[in-house]
Amino acid sequence: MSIKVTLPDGSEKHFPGSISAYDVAKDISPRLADAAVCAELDGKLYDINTIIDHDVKAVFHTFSSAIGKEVYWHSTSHLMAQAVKQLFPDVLVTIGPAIDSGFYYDFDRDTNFTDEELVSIENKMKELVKADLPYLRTELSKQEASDLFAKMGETYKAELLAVIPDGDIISIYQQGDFVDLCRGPHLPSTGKIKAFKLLKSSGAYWRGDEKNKMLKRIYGISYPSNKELNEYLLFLEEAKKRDHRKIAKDLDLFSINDEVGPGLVLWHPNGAMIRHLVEAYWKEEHIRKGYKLVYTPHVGRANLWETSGHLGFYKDSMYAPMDIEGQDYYIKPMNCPFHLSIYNANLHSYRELPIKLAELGTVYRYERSGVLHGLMRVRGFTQDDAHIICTPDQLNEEVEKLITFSLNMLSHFGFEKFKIYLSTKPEKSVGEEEDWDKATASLRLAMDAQNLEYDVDYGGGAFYGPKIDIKIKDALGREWQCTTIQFDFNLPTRFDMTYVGADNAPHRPYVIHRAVLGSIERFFGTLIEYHSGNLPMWLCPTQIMVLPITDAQIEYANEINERLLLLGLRSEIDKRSEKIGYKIREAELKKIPFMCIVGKKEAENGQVALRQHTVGDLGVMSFDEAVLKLNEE
RNA sequence: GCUCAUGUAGCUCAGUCGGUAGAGCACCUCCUUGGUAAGGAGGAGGUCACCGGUUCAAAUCCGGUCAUGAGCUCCA
Repeated sequence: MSIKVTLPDGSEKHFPGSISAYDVAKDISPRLADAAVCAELDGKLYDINTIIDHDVKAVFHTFSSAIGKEVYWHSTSHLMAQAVKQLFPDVLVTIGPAIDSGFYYDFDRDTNFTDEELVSIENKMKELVKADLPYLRTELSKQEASDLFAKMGETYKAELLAVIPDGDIISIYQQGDFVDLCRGPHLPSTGKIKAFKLLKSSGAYWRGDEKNKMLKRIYGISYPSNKELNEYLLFLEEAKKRDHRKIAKDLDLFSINDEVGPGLVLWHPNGAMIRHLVEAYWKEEHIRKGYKLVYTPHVGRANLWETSGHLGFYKDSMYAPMDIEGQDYYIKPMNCPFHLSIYNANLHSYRELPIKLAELGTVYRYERSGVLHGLMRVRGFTQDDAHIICTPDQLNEEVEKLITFSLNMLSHFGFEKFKIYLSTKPEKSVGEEEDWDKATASLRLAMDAQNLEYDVDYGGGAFYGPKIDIKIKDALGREWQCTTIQFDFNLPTRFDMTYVGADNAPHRPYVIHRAVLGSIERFFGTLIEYHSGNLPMWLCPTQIMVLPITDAQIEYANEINERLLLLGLRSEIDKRSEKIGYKIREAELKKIPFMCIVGKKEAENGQVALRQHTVGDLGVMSFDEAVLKLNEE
């Protein structure tokens, strides 16, 4: 019986009889066989030593593919669990999957793993790699598996088995003395794992539920070569350097003070200037697109929050009310009720729609203490909020405009890579099915019209409407939400919003709730990390530092500084009696884009020596030439 | 909120076995006036996060609180 194997490029390989996937790979190239971590046969993943006994389509995965990495990391997590069990036999194993970068394994143990223990686990892993133990797959019935893990005392595994349907075939993998319940596939043997590092240990709830026991998790990463591992570790180091909390300290941008309160941001002059520039640009662009700016209070009466429904569904994130003359007032967690109240203050005709009300609205939300993180997660923040009130007919056009507007604005700040998510109707929701369909369709339509790639989060929408989220990635590869475009089927009814239609009858408008930057605080943090603190010229609090070489040039330097200021450039002068090298060093460390260095020669000839941050000396030139160069940025 | 770790000068960090506080940078004063990433000398600066306990004696040991960090959980 001959076997036909079809490869991804359409080519076919014929073999006289049953053959292992490994041998097929070897037939293609010995290097592929060596590098292959698993085989995908007719769309299903198998161990590389699986025997092929019928015609199949085969794809071989190496570490370079996402699937390859997953298998590689998953096998490493088993290797780690084996080492842990050998060193600490009383520890119970739970689960240990691959993640976006690396893997983890959760153990039930009373104490946390110390750094020293991580090192000894690593050393044990090295021994097991040297032993080159094969990962052996065995299939058995659920009952057999239950008996096996019960005998081993691995109660968590038994719990996992309990939710698997009775008839299913269970697979276990064994390498050396270590057995784990696992779907697979795995590497052929531990010897394939060339370079690894255990990164950190922390707590994690069993099955991610905080009602359950806190387990001890170890995170790790592995690569087929030391070179790749070291590159990754270097990347982590570099990422640390760009952390917005560190850069903000160096550049004196903001602080969060224990006495003021956690999650509450103090914007220092440098940070405040950048924020001002961001906000000024934001306002200008919104006005240009037909938005109307509004301002609303920071607190509102309980009635308002009853009407909006926030006291019903958002109370956990709101702060306790304050009593004003016997009435409860709440500090706002959102701006919507105010914006909609502005709409309701007047009667509106269909001719006026869409109405777009925009505000940089500062809101306060309760966040659990453990989740606060620099500017990324705070308790008081400013949303670049707007509500678009439109007729159903205007929906498509408005959504399309919004997406273009958002992407343009984000790219103006230098961001290039986005991840877009569409979230659809959750189980519990308000609004008519028909409206949901229509709104969801218009979101899809708007993205398809621009050929945007997006992931769909089925059932991930808010209960009051579907949404589009645009996220940008920070230095550590984490995604942060910026733009959010959300339909609201809830508030128009709650606030009894209407407009007078062409038929002279009242109609219910659609409301789109949207933020482009999301939170100014978070956006600012992401902006800092993305640019490593080297902001584009237009966002720098100080754009030019004028540096006299000796005190004799202070007068001339003053003159240059004044002229730059008059041109609208944010210039400063460093008059201290320090050496020029010292003043340059400081300006470089403060990441100021340009320096105007003036000594005796420049003063005599009415020139300046221009120096650019990270680039270096640009040479001596006339003042006008220098201004020309500054304006190029 | 949970697990673990951490909290010493404005910043980065030392501080041994429990014996009364240290460095570098920054800051102030003086000297130096220089040509593209740190010139020199001197000075000031601390309720060792906070509260309590043990002790003749606590930055150090113990307990609690607060905050920060890495995760978990949750979200802009």
